[in-house]
Amino acid sequence: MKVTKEKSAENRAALIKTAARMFRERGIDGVGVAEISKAAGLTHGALYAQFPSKQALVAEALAHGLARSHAYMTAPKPHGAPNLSDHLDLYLSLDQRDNLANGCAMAASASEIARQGEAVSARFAEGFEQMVGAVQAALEATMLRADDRARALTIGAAMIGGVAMARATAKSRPDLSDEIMAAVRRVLGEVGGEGGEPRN
Amino acid sequence: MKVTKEKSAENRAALIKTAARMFRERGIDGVGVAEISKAAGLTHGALYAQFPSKQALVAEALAHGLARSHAYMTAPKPHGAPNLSDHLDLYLSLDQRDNLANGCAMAASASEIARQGEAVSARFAEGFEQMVGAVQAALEATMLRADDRARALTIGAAMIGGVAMARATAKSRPDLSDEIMAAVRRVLGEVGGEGGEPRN
DNA sequence: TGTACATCAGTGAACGCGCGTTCACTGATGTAC
DNA sequence: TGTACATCAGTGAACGCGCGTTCACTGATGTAC
Repeated sequence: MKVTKEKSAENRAALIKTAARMFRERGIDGVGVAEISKAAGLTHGALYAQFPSKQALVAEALAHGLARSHAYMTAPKPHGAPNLSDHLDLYLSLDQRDNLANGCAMAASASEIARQGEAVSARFAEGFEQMVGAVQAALEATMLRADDRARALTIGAAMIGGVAMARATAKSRPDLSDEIMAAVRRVLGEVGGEGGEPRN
Repeated sequence: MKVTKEKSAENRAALIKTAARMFRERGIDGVGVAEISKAAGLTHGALYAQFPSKQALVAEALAHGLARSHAYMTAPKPHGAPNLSDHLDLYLSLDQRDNLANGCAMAASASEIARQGEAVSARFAEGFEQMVGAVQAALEATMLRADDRARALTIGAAMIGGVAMARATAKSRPDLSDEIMAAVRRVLGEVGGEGGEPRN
């Protein structure tokens, strides 16, 4: 049965949102189109009316998840725009590590993205650029350097790598997992100039 | 037909080696037991004579791949034990990024490991500790600090994260991918004290 | 505003295929005598 | 050293199941008059 344009748009949004959460939680290869559709209250046929393939849904779900994370990370703080400490505290938190379903899609799917198509890679690249841009903006508020961009790229990669390592070791070595989170949090703060004079 | 103990051990080794390569290349969920067995010159029944489950093979394959990488990374250099520059040059190389099949299993499977069982997590944790130990040894050869361990953990996470980010962006943004590799290589060198006086 | 009808989002059966795992069987190995 | 036989690594058919994708069909929506 046909459905109003509005309802159809709602269904599409539900598919994207549900897929994004499930992909983060169980991996891209770990969830099928039937299960996603059912969780969104539809059949898999409806999914194919909205998207030409699973791969297309993966790309949209990734973009959705990264936009969501970016908004969360760059939300203004009581003291104004978030500084590096704010970013590190939010990203390298136990909540982020232990909550796959609501966390950062880049950390959740980092190694799987390399095996997806170009469209998925492009969405990932946009998300990473946004994150690096936010880190660089925070760095520039504190200190001005010629290599802020390189420093921001490295801090971004280390944030994502740190969460991925902490997650990978959590099941067998919770002590090591905690240590990774704390070490990366502190050392990246130092790399970003934290511990010196705060910006004024 | 039964087979000599020696031949059986060879077959087991072939299964592990083949699985390790295929998992790195196409992901753990991306390769099935039938295909691994066939590539190793056996049937899937033989695989189940050697391992109780795919999960058990995943754990052994990961351990094999990480031992192989560790040997490669810590091989003595003309000037003696590898220093931080040697590690960074080897790990953050275009060869590592572009050659999934022969590269580091931690970078290849980082995000998938979090969804595997405890045995796989334990093998991963051992591999990461070895890598961090090698980095820490290199750091201590140059400078002695109270937080060398935290610094080594962060450098390790950033090396793996850097390669993962470079791979994820390579298909759509080769320029960004190259930039990530170069930036992480250089900034981690600085974090490890490179550019100051070389060790004597 | 009321009626006729084309559109198309969503349904559900079906496609071929590969998944991980089990199991009855085979036959060379390796041991016991 | 030679013979009898238990062991068990490896074979290949079969298990139930879920995968991504296609397609004939339904029926309310939304448009044309």
